[in-house]
Amino acid sequence: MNYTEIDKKWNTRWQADALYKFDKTKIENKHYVLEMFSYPSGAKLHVGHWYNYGMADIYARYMRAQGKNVFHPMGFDAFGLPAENYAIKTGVHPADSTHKNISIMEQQLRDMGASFDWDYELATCNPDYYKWTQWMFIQLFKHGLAYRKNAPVNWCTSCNTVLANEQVIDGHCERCGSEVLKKNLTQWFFKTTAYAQELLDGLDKLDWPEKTKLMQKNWIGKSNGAELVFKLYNSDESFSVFTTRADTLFGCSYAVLAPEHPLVNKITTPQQRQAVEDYKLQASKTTEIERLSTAKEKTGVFTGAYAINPINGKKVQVWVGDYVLATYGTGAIMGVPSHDERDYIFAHKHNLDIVRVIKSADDSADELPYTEYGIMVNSGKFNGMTSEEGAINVAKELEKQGLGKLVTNYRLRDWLVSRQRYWGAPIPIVYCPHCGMVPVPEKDLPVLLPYDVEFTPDGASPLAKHPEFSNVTCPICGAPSKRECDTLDTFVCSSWYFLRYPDNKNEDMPFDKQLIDRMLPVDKYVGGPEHACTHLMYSRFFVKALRDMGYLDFDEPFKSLVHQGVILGPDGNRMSKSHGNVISPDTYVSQYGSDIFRSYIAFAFKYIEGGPWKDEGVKAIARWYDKVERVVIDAYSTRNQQGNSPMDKELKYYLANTIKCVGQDYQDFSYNTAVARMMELVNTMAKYQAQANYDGKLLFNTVLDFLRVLTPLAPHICEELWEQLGQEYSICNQRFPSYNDRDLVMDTVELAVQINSKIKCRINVDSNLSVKEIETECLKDAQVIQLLDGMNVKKVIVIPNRLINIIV
RNA sequence: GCCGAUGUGGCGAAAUGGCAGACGCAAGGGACUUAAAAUCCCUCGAGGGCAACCUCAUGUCGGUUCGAGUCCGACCAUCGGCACCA
Repeated sequence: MNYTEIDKKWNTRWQADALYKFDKTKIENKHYVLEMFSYPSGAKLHVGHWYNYGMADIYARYMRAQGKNVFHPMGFDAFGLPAENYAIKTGVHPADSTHKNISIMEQQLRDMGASFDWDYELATCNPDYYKWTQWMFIQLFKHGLAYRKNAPVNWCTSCNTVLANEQVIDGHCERCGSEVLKKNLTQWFFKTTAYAQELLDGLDKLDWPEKTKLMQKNWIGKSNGAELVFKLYNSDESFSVFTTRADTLFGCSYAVLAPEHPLVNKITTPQQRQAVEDYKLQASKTTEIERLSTAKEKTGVFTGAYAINPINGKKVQVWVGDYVLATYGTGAIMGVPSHDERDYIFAHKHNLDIVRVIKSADDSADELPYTEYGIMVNSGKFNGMTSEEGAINVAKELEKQGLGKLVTNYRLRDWLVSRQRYWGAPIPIVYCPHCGMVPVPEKDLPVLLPYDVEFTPDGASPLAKHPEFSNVTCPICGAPSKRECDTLDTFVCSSWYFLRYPDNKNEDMPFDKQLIDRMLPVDKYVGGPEHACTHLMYSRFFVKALRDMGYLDFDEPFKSLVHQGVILGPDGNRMSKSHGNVISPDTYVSQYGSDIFRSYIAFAFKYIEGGPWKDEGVKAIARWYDKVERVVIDAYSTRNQQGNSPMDKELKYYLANTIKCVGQDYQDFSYNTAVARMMELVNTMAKYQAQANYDGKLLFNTVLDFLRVLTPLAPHICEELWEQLGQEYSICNQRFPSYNDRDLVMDTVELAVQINSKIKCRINVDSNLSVKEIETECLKDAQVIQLLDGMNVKKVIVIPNRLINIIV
C-alpha cells in the first residue's frame, strides 16, 4: 500500500465531502473537543504539533464514532512578540509574515488529516476578532474590572515592555530570558483578584490534572490572617500590617515598611531622611535577580519614627526594608524576631529586641527563632492560649478598639494587560483633557491597528509615534484627545477564543448567548501544562466575569483537561535550534504517511509523559500495518469459507477484549496500550488464519470490527481497506463497535496456586465456578494434594480469575 | 527552603493490593531463499542446577497484609512548580 498516496486520496475526499462538519441542529448531543490553538510560526509543523493535534484527534474521532456530535475547531493565536521581533530583524511587516504563516500552517494542519471543521477557523489578529477583544475590554472597564494604576511592575529590558506577574520566571522574562526590572509605571490591569476565592473554589469541580489544580491553588495563595493597626508615636498617622500570626504580636519589637510604602516620606525624620532616600533609590535599582541572590541578607534603614504596638502600647521603631513587598498584604509588617526567621535575621543585624512569646508544648526545640505554633507566654491575659486560638483572639480583641480585623489575603495579583508593543490589539480608550478616560464607543470598534507604524522597540509604545492613530477627538465632548497607545497582552486574546469558535462569523456580537450556553463548556481541552497559571487561569477569570456581566450562564470554560507530555530531542533536551536536536515529522510523514507516524508516536510514549525522541520503532509500526493489510485482505478472500476452529472462542474473546479496552484507552488518552491491544488482536487473527478450515465469516466480521476500532488511530489506512473490502464509504461515519460480555469469558481459566503465598503450580478450572467451588476443586487436584503432602490447611484465599492462596 | 510528580529488563513501556515485565524495539538462534529483503518459528531480568526446579529482583531502608511495583513511614536521586507572600 502506498501510504502517502492514500493520505492524499482520502484527505481530499473527506474535505470535499465536509465529513467533519459540526451539526448545528443537534447541539444537545455536542462534544466540544479543543486543543490549545497555535502560534503561526513560519516553520513547519514540529513533532510537538503532531503530538498535541494528532493525538487529540484520536480522541475526537473516537467520540464521533461513539455517536457524539463533535465540535473540533482550529485557529491561530496570531498576535505577539515573535512576529514583531522578526519584523525588527528582517523588515517584514508582522501582518504580512503572520498572514503568510497562517496560510502555510493551515495547509499543513489540513494535510495532517485531523478531523477539524475549518468553517469555524479564527485568527486573533483579524479585525473581526480583535474588535470583540476590544469589546471585552470595554465591558470589563465599565464594570470596574479593567482599571489603570501606577504600581511597581515587571519590565523586560530586552522586549522593552511590561510583563504580567505570570510571565516572569525566576526573575527572567518567560519569552526572551532577559532580566526583569521593577519599575513604577501607570498600566492597565484586569481585576483577577476580585475572583480569587471563586477561582480557588471552582477547582474542586474540575476534571483537571491534580498537579495543575494545585499549581493554580498555590498561585492564588490564599492566606487567612489579620490586619493590625499601628499608630505612629506623637502623630495622627497610622499604618496597618498583615500577619497570619497575631498570636506573636506581644513579641513585636519593630515594624518595617516596604520602600515604596506611601507613608515612608511622611514619617521619616530629618536626621534619617538622607539615609532613607539613598536606600529607596538603591532598592528601586535592584533587579529581581539581585533581590533573589541576596535573599538571606536583610537590609533596611531606620526612619527615625516610632509606632505603638497596639496590644501592649510598647513603642517600637519603624524601619524601611526591601524584604517587605509593597504588593502583598499592606506593604508593611510587624517584626517579631523570636518567631519569624526573616525578622530574626533582620533584628540580629540591626540590634533590635528579641522577645520570646511562644513556647513549644513539650519544652523541647526551644531554640529561636521558633516558627511553629505553640503556647503563648509573656502575652498578658493571652498566656496559655494556643497559637491557633491566639491568632484569632488577639485580632478580635483589637477589633473592639478599632485597631484590627480578621482578613484573608491572596498571593494572586491583578493581571497587568498593557504592553508597549505594536503587534497586538489596541486598547480602546481615549484620554480627553475634559472627560478623562473614555472608552471608544462600541459602534466605532474595532480600533484598527494601523499598518504603517515604526515598530522599533525603544520602551515607548510604537503606536504613540503614529499621529493619525494617537490623535483623536473625544467621543463625548469632541475635544482633541489622545488614544491609549499600548496594546493588549496576547493572553487577553486567547482568554476567550473558545467562546468565539462556535459563533465565529457573528458580526453583531462576540457570540450569541443562546448558542454559547449550549455549546460550552469545552468537554475536553488538550494542551501543555505550562499554561497552568496563565492562559488556563485567565480564561477562567474571563468566563466568570462575563457570567457576572450577563453574557453567559456557565462558570467554567474547560470541564475536562488533559496535558500532553513533551517530546524531547534524542539527547534528552528540549528540542530547539540551539541544541541542534530538532526532529522533523516531515521526514517520517513523507516516507511512511501520517497514520503510521501518528500511530508510532501514540505507541512509543506514555501520552501524558512524553520523553526523548527515538525512532527505532517507526519501522516496526510500518511493518505492523503491512501485516494488518495482509490479514485483512486474506480475510476478505476467505470471507465465504465455511468451517470452524478450536480457536473460534479465542478469536471472539480477543475481539471483545480489544473493543472494550481500546475504547476505554482512547477515552483516557492511553494510546500506547490501545495499540498494544490491537496488536494482540491482529496476532490472534493471523494465528486463526493459519488454522485449517476456519470460519471465514467469523474472521471477516472480526476484521470489519477491528477496522472500526482502528479508524480513530489510522483513518486513511482504514478508509482505504474499508473500500477494498467493498464496504460503504465512509468508515469515519461508522459507529465504534460494541461487544458481548459473554465473549469475554473463556470456558476455563488458569489459576496460580500459592502455598503460603509462594506460587507452586497452576490449575485449570471451569470459569463459571463460584469461589467455594474453586476451593473444593483446587484441594481435589492431584498436584495440589501432592504439594500439600498432608499439611494442615488453615485458610484458603481464592481470587477469581487470578489465584488461590493456601495457608498451611 | 516549601509544594508536587517520577524512579520497573539493554531500550520504549504494561500491571482494579493478587502469576512483575503485557505489547513492541534491539539482540541471539533457526526455517524459507542461490543470496538478500520480506515473512514465519524459538530464546531473551540476574544467578544457580543434569534436571523437574531453586534463589534473588520494580531507587534504598523499614512497616501493614495471606499477598506490596501498587498502601504507610523515613531516606536517596531526577524532573516540574513556587520562592523574603509576613
